[in-house]
Amino acid sequence: MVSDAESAPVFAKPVTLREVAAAAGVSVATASKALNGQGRMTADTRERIREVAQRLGFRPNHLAQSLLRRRSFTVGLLTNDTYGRFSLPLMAGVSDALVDNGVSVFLCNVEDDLRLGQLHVEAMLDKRVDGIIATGKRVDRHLPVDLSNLRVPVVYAFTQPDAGAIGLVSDDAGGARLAVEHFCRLGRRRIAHVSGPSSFEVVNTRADAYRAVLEENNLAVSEPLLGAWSEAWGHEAVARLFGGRGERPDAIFCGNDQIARGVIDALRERGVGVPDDVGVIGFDNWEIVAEATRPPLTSVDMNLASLGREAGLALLSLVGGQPAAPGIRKLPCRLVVRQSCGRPPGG
Amino acid sequence: MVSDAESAPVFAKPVTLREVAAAAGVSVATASKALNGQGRMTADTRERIREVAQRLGFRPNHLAQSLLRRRSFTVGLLTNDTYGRFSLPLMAGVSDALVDNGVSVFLCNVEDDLRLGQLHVEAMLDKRVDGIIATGKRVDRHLPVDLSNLRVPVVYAFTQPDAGAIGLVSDDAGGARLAVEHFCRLGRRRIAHVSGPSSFEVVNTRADAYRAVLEENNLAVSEPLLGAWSEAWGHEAVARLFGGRGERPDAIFCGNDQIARGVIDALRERGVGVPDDVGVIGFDNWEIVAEATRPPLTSVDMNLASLGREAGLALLSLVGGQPAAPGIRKLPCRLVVRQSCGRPPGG
DNA sequence: TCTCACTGAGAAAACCTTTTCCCAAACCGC
DNA sequence: GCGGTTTGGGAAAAGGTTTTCTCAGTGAGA
Repeated sequence: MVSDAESAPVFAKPVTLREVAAAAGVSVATASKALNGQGRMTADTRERIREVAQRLGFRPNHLAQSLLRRRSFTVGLLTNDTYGRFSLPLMAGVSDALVDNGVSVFLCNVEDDLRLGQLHVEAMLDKRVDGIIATGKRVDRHLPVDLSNLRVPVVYAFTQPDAGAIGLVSDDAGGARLAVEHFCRLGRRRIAHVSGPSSFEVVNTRADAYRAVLEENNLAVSEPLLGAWSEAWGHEAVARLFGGRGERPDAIFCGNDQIARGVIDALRERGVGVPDDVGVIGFDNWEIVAEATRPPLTSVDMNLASLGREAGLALLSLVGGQPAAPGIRKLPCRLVVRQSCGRPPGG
Repeated sequence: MVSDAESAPVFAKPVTLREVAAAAGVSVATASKALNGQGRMTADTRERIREVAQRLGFRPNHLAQSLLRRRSFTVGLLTNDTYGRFSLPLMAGVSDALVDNGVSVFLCNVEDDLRLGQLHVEAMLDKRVDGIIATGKRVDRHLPVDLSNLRVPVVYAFTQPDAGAIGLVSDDAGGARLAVEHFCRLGRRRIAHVSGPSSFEVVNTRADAYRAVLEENNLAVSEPLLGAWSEAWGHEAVARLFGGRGERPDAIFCGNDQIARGVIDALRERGVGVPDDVGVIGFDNWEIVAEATRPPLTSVDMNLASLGREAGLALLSLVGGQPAAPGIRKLPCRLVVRQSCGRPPGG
C-alpha cells in the first residue's frame, strides 16, 4: 500500500512551455516569444513569463527545437584510435570548441571494422547530426568508412581526407624542422635521425625536412635509420650508430617519444651522456613518456588539441553554410624543451 | 548565371515519411505501419511501401521519434580523465554495449571545472539524454559535478558514486590477490609491495589484500613501500629494498605498470635478473608499458572495457524502468601473464 | 466621427513520426 | 437479405517548440 517507498526512483517529468504559458496566463506563442526575446509585448508581461519559467525550472526541449530548426546542434566524431593516444587530445579540442556553441559531440569508435563504421554513421545520420568529424590514428590512411556524399558536411582531422573534402593535419615537416634547427642552434653538428617504418608517410615527410635543414646548414646528412615505433628499435638504432667505427652523432632526432626513450636508455647503458655527449629530441610530446626519460625529453608537440579546436570550428562554419575551400590545411607544431638537449657544447 | 558550379556543396534534403507515402499512394499512417511491421494490410501493400521507401532512401527522423517516444536513445558520458588512460577503454566498452541497442553516446570532458561540468550536464539534459554515465580518473573521488536529483538515471563507473546510486568499480583487492597468489604458486617467498601514495584508496585496498594473502600462505609480511605512481619511485624503491643489509625480496608486486617499469630498469642496472632472481608484477596492464619492459611485464588488468559494457547495460536497464539495487558492484580483474615472473625457481 | 497606424497577444501551421481510434467494404452464417 | 465480424486502410491527435499571420483594442490625426 505504501507505494511511495519503492526502490526504483521515479523521475520528474520535464516542465513544458505549455505549462509555463498556463501558469503565466498567456498562450504558448507568447511564452515562447517572451523567453526568446522575440515578438512584441509589454516588458511587464515578458518579465512575468520569464519569472514563471524560472520558478518552474523550465528548460526547452531540444528535440522539439531541433525538429523545427532542422539542426540538432550535435556532431559526430568518428575515430578508429581505440587506444586514444591521438584521438583523445583531439577530441578534447573539438568538444572544447563546440560546447560553447551549444553543440554536443557523439563519440563513435569504429575500430577498423567496416560494418561498425557503417552502423555508427547511419546512427549519426538518423539522429540528424549537423556534421561529422573524422579522425584516426594514422594521418596517411583513410578511415574504414565511406563518408562521401553524405547529407552533412564532413571535416577530416589527423586522417586522410576524401577528395574534395577539408582536412586538417599537423605540419610534420615544420615540426621536424623545429627539432633539427634547435639542434643546429645548439651547435650540434652530427645530427642523426631515427624514425619509424617508411610505410608511414610522416616518416618520409619528416626525413625530408631533416635532410633539408641539414643541407641548409651545411651539415653532413647521414641516412635516416628507419625501423619501428618502439623502444626496442631505439635501442637497436643506438647500437648501430655507436657500435661501428664511423663518426658518432652528437644529436639524435627521433620519430616518436618511444623511440627516443629507447635511445636515451641505450645511450645511458653505453655510458654516453645525455645531453652532454648527445642531444635527443622526440616527437609527439607524450608527457607520460617524455617526463619519465632520464633526463626528461625535449619533444615536438603536434598541438592536437588546437587541431581539434580548428576542426570543430571549421565544421561549424560549414554547417552554417559558409563555403570553405577543400584541401589539406597544416597546423604548426611546437617544440617543448626539456632537458635532453642541453646548452651548446661549447657554451 | 551558371549557379550549379558553386563551390559550397548543397546537401540533399532527407526524404520524409510523407514523401514515401505519397509516392506509394497511401497515407502516412499506413506507410508508418508498413515500415514498422505494425497494423494490418495486405502483404502486397506492405511490400510495395517498403520497396518505395528503400528506393527513395527513406530513413526515419530520430528527432521526431524521440520527441514522441520521450526517449532519445542517447546517453551522456561524463569524464574528467582528459588523458584517457582509464576513460578510453571504458568508453569503448560503453559504446560497444550501447551501439547494438541503437543508443549513441555523448562524450563530455568536464576537466576538473565545475562550471564546465554544469554546462555539459545541462546540455545533456536539454538534449534529453536517457541517462548519464559518470566516470573519472580516480576511483575514490567524486566527479566535480552534481548529479543528484537529475531527471534521468545515472550510473557511476570507475568513480565514486553518490549515495543511493549505482557504481561499478574494479575489484582491486581481488586483483591484488591474483598477483600475490601467482607469486606464491610460483614459489616466491619474500614478496615485496611497492605502490603509490596512501592518499589513494586503492593503494590501501591492494596493500591489505597483499598482506592477507601473505598471511594465508604463512609468509613474512614486509611493510608496503608507498610513494608515487612514477618510474622514478620504482627506482628509488629498488634502491631501498636492495641497498640495505636486510633480506632481499624475490618478488615485487607493483601498484602500477610505471612503477614496475622503474623497478625492472633499476633491477637490471643492479645486475639483478628478472625473472630469475626477482619476479615483478604490475597493475593496470597498460600494454604500451607492459610490453616495452625487458622482459615484458606480467600485470593485473582491470577489465575496463567490461566495466564499461556493464555500466552501459546497467544504465540501459535503469532507463527501461527496471529497478536496480543501489550500491557499489565490483568486477573481477584478470592477470595477464607475460615474462616478468618466470617459472618457479626450483622447477 | 472616421480612418490610420500601431500595440499586444493569440491561433494555427509547421517540423516528422507513431498510434489510437474509426470507417467502409467485404465476407460469414443463417 | 440481414446482423455481425473481419479486413484494409485512413484521419487525427500527440509530442514540444517556433513563427507567421491575424485580430481586437487604443490613441492620434483629420
